[in-house]
Amino acid sequence: MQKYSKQTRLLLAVDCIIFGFDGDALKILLIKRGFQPEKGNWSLMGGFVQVNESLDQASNRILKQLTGLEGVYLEQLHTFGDTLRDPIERTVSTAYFALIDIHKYETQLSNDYHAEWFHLKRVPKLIFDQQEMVETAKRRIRYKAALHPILFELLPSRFTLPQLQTLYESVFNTTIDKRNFSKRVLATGLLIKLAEKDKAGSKRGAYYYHLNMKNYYAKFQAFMNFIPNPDTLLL
Amino acid sequence: MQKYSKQTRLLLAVDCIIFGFDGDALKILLIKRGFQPEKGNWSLMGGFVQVNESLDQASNRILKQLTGLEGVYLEQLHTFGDTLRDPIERTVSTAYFALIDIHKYETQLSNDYHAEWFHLKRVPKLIFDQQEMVETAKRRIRYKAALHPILFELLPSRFTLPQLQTLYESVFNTTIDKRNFSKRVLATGLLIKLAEKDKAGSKRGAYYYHLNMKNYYAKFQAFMNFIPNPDTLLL
DNA sequence: TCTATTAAGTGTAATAAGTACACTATTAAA
DNA sequence: TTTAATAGTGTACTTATTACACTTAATAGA
Repeated sequence: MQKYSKQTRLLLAVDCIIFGFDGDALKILLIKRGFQPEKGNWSLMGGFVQVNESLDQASNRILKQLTGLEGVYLEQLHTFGDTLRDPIERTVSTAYFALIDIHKYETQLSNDYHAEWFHLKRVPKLIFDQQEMVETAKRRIRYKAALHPILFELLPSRFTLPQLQTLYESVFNTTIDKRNFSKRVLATGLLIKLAEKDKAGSKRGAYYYHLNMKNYYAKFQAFMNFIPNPDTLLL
Repeated sequence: MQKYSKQTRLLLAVDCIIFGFDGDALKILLIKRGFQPEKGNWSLMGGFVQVNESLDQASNRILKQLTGLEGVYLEQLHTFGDTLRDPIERTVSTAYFALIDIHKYETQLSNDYHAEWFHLKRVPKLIFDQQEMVETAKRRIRYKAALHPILFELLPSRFTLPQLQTLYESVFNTTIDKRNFSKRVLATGLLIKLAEKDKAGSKRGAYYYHLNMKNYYAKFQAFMNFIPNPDTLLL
């Protein structure tokens, strides 16, 4: 059969909001845009969707291009389709957000893009409507992390309870009583305690844990709500 | 400046999953597709995104075209971008879901499309990947309704507690104790009791309520969780 | 080797939220 | 006036959440 005639075809892009956790705060990875318009300005990593790849394939390609990583947590966020969002030509962009273990990120790859990690509270001015994409992604990661154990994706495979608690406190911008925190986290049955300790953070050392993957997948949908005040839930 | 050269432009469509509640069960509105391919088969209402309209505008246009309704609850669901989802030509489609008061829906408008309401458990075979779109929308409406008071969008502005309870029971496919239900719903402060009763459903009649809009907007983000078993949460 | 320092680890009581459960009230129709 | 059908309401129990402080382990430095 023929193609659909009389319809306008548009450019379709994907943009990736890449989150990492440095042990202290949530960060996102930005690049210096390499072509016009807005060449040299801070931007999300993105690219045009090719004719022979799906959106998921395009976002995975772009994530790998920047970080060298494959098989990481990557979820479609929202599609931004305002007519004037790109001043050059009508371009619709599907934003994805990724959660990566910041230590697996390969610096040498992204040197080509002059990539840098930015603290979420110190994100520079971004091109087009990417500021809005980042805000949407921040709301989404909080929302989802309040209900599902996605934040483990930001940690190495072995982590300590204090590390995990710092991560939750950082994402929800709050403090949590450590007795209540460990009680609830351990009650999920998602964590397995290891014999070894992490001695980096303290003299005494904190026990390493890793995920019980079976329970992790089984309980992914029903986790817990850590947010002290549900009014902070947005979107 | 020039356009982006060397990039392939694609067709972009929107498809609408339109939910209604007939007092007994959740339903979705489908049309008989009017053009090839798949002409005459059951389909979601959709259309191509025009060059001078945003995605939100396109979905509102398509919703109005079928139902005559404007200003109703319409939310972007997901963008479906598999390369072969449309056999004629690569088309990426952004799905939206709408929640409408089924009684406001104008039948005469949609007669052109031979539209019909289908019970969610009796949805016919749909074209392309629209079955997946509907499944995604079903999961999303449950997920969101468990946390936010969106189901009021499916009811007329005046409704009774038994009607509201039937709606929740229908969406979550469960039964709820009516004492506990009314306790929780009324505790939200979202409902205002009216003097008048609905005599249609019973001899005694049930009091009408309507939304306290101020509290509705204020508490939209923090509502309640009606789902008896959170394991049923999907997405 | 003794002491000081630092973060890790642990339990209980009080409060709040959620769940289970059954009878009375109202009204229309027979 | 009796019957039938749905609306409306309260309490006891269980579970979940919150608030809160001391001890332990291990290293570093005296």
